[in-house]
Amino acid sequence: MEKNLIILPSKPWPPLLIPSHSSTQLEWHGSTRALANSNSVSMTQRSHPKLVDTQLNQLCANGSLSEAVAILDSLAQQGSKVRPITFMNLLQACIDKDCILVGRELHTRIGLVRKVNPFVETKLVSMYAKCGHLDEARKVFDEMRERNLFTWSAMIGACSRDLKWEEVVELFYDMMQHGVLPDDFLLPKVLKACGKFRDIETGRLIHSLVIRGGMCSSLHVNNSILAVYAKCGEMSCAEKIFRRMDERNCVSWNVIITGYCQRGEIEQAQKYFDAMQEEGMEPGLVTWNILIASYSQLGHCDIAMDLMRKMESFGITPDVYTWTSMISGFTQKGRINEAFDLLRDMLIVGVEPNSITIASAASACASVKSLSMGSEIHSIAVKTSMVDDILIGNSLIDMYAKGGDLEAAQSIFDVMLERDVYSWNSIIGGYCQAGFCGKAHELFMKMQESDSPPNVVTWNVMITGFMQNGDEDEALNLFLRIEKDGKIKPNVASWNSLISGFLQNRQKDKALQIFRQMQFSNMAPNLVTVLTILPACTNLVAAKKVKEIHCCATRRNLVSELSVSNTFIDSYAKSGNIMYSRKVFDGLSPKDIISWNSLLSGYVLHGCSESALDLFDQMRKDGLHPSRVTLTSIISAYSHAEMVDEGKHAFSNISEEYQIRLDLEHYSAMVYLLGRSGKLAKALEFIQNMPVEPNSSVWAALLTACRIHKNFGMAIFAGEHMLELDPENIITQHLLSQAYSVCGKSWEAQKMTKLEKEKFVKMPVGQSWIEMNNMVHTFVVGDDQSIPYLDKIHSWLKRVGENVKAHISDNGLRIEEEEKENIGSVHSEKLAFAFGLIDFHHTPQILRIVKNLRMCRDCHDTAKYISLAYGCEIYLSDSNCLHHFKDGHCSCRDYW
DNA sequence: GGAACTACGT
Repeated sequence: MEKNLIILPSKPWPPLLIPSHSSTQLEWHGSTRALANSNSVSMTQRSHPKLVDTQLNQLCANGSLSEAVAILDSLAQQGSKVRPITFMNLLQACIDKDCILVGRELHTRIGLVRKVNPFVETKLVSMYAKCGHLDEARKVFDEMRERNLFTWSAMIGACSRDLKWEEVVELFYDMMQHGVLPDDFLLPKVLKACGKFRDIETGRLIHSLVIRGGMCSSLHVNNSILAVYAKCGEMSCAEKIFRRMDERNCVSWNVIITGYCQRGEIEQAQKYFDAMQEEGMEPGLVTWNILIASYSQLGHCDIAMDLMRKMESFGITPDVYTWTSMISGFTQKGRINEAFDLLRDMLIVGVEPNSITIASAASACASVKSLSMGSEIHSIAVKTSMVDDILIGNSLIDMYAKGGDLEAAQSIFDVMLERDVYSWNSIIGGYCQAGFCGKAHELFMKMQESDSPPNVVTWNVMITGFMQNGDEDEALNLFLRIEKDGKIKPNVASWNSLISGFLQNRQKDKALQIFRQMQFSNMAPNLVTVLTILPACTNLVAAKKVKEIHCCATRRNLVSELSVSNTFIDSYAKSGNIMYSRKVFDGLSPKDIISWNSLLSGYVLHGCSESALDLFDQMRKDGLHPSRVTLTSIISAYSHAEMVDEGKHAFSNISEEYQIRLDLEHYSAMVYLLGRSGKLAKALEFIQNMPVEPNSSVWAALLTACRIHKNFGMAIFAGEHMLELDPENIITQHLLSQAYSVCGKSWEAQKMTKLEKEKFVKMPVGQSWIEMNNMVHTFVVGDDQSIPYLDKIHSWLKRVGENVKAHISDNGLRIEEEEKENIGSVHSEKLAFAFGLIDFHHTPQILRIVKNLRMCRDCHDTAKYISLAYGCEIYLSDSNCLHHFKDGHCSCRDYW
C-alpha cells in the first residue's frame, strides 16, 4: 500500500499557468472564486485519500479540472500524499475533455515527485498523444527510466493513430531489444504499420515469432498477419495461411478479398466472396463494401450498382462507405449525373454523407467543370456544417478553380480555418491553369513561408504552369531548383511535366533530350512518360527511338497496360514499321477496340488496303463492334483499293448495322473515295447534300481530287470554301492563287499574292529530314552551304533526273504546294535521296525521310524511279501522306 | 495500454 503513495514535497508548487483567454471549457476565474468561498478545501483537509478521489472525480466529470488541480495544490501545501491513481484519473479527465493545458499543469506537478510511478508516466504519454501532441508524448517516453508493456503500447498506439508507420515499426524493434515482449493487443497495431509501410520483412518476423515462439496466437493476430501478406500483394502466402487457420471469421475472408481487389484481380475476389457463402459464412457490411468499392473503382459501376441492390436483399443496409464508393466510381467514369442522383438518393434515405462523400461529389463537379452542380454541393456542405472540413474546403477550391471561378476559389481559400498542402496546390494550380502564372508564383512564394511548404506536386504544378505560358526557361529553372531550394527530390511526374511541356511547345528535340537525361539519372519512366514521349517519335526519322522506348517500356513491364501497347501499335505504324505494329497486336491478349482500330488505321496509312479489309473481317468474326474510327478506316481502305461501291455500302449499311453516328470524318472519307476514282461531280454533289455543314477537311478532300484529276475550276471552288473556313491558311492561299493563274483569273491571282505579301507571311520553305547512321540530317531548299558533297549531289541528281524524265509520260500543268524547281534550287527531299544514296559503298535498303510540305509530282516520280533503279525502299511522309516507294511503285498509288 | 477488413482530394 505504502509504495503506491507518492510523497508530495513540502515546498509550494508553482502557480497555475493557464491564461485567462484559454480556449478550454474551464471557467478558470469562476472556479478560483468558487475555491475561495467553498468549503471543499477544508473538507479535504483531513479526509481519507479515497474520499478525495471521489471528490476529484466528480469535479473532473463536471469539467472543473482546474478546481481539481487547485485541490491537489492545497493538499501539497499541507504535505499530504497523492496516490498515483489520483494522478491517473486526473490525466484521464484531461484526455476526455481534451484539455492539454491542465494536462501540462499536472505534468509539472508530477515532475516534482521524487519517484514517479511508471503507470502515471504512461498515462502522461497517452495524455499528450491523445491531445494531439505526439512530440511531447515522445519526450516523456524517451525520458522514462522504467518502461513496461503498457508504456510501449501507449507510445506505439500513439504513433499508429498519428499514421507514423515507420516509427511504429522502429519502436517495436526497440521494445524487443529492451526485452519487453508484445501481447496480442499490440501485435495487430505493429502489423498494421507493416502493411501500410509495405514492410513484409517485419511481417514475416512477427509471423515466425507467433508460429515458433507460440506467442499471442489469436484470431485478431492471425487476421493481422494475413493482412500484411495481402497488402504486400503476397497472395500465395496469404492463401496458405488462410487455409491453415483453425478459426476464421468474416474479417479473415475480408482480408483475402481485399488483397485480390487491391491487385485488381476482381475475379479472384468474387470467387472468395462466393466461396465464403458456400462455407456458411455470411458476408458482412464491410465484405459487401470491399467488393462494391473494387468493382466501382475498376470502372464496373453497373455491376457495383447491382451488388448494392443485392446486399439490400440480403438485409444489409448500405452505409456511407457503400454510397461514397458508388459516387466516386461513377465520378471516375465521367457519369456525373448518376453520381449526383446517388448523392440525392443517399440524402433521401437518410444516410449522412461525410467529408469524403462530399469531396467526391465536388470532384465530380470539378471534372465536368460544372459550377451549378458544384455550388449545390457547396450548399450541402454548408447545411451539414462540414464546410470547415479541410478536405471539403480543398475539393471546393479545386472545383471552383477548374470551373473557372477563381474568385470563389480564392475566397474559400482565404476563409479556411486551416490549410494544408492540398489547399495551396489547388489554388496555385487554378491560377496556373487559367494562365495567371504571376499570381500563382506569388502564392508559391507565400506558401514557402507557410506551415505547409511546397511539396513535389507544387513544384510540378508551377513547372506545368510556366510551360503552358510558354516560359520554358523559367520552367526548367524551377525543375533545377526542386532539389536545392525545395529540399525534395524530383519524382517521375516532375520529369514528365518537363517532357510534356516541351512537347506542348513543339520542342520535340528538347523533350527527347530530357527523356534521355531522365534515363541517365536512373529515374524510371512510367506509363505517363511513355505515353507522353511516344508522339514525339511517331515519325519516320525517329523509328529507332520507338523501338528504344518499346524496349524500355517492356523492361519496366509497362506494356502490360493495354493503353501503352495500343500506343505502340500506332507509333510503330506511324514511324514506318507496320510489321512491328502487327507483332505487338498479335501479342496482345485481350485486345480492345482501340487495339484493332490502331492496327487498322496503320494499314490504311501504309496503303495496305487488303490487310486492312482482312483485319476488318477478322474483327467482325471475333464479334467486335466497329466504332466510328473503324468505319472511317474502312471507307479509306475501300477508297485506296478503288472499291467505290463497297465504300458506299460501308458508309450507309455498316453504319446502320452498328448504329454508328456518321460524322464529318466519315463524310470527308467519302469525298476522298469519290474524288479518288475521278467522280468529281459525284463528290461535289455528295458535299452539297450533306446533312451537316462541310468542314475544311471535306473541302480539302475535294481539292486533292481536283489537283490529281486536274480540274482547276473545281479546285478554285473547293479552295475558296476552304479559305472561307480558314482564311489564314497560307497553303490554301498559295494553291488557290496557282489555280487562279492556271484558269486565267489573273486579277484574283494578284489579289492572293498581294494578300500573302500584306500579311508578311510566306509559304514555308521546303524542308526534309533523313535519318542515317543514328543521325538526323536536315535539308532546306536554297541553303546550299550546309549541304555536304554538294557537287557530287548535284551531278548525281542531274543524272537521275534525266533517267526519270525518260520514264514519265505525264508532264502537264499542275498546282503544287512547292514552287517548281529551277536550276540551283532543288527540292529538299531530292537532296535527301541523293545524300542517302551516294554516301555509302553499299546502297542502304531503306531510306526514311520526313518532309514538311506535300511532295510534288516530279519528286514523287524520282522516288519511284530510285526505288526501282537502286533496289531500295523509301519511306517518305509528307504533310499529307505516308509514301512507301518500292520496285518503282508507291503505296499511295499516285494519289496523295 | 487496448487490436484485424471498406470510401477521398492537388
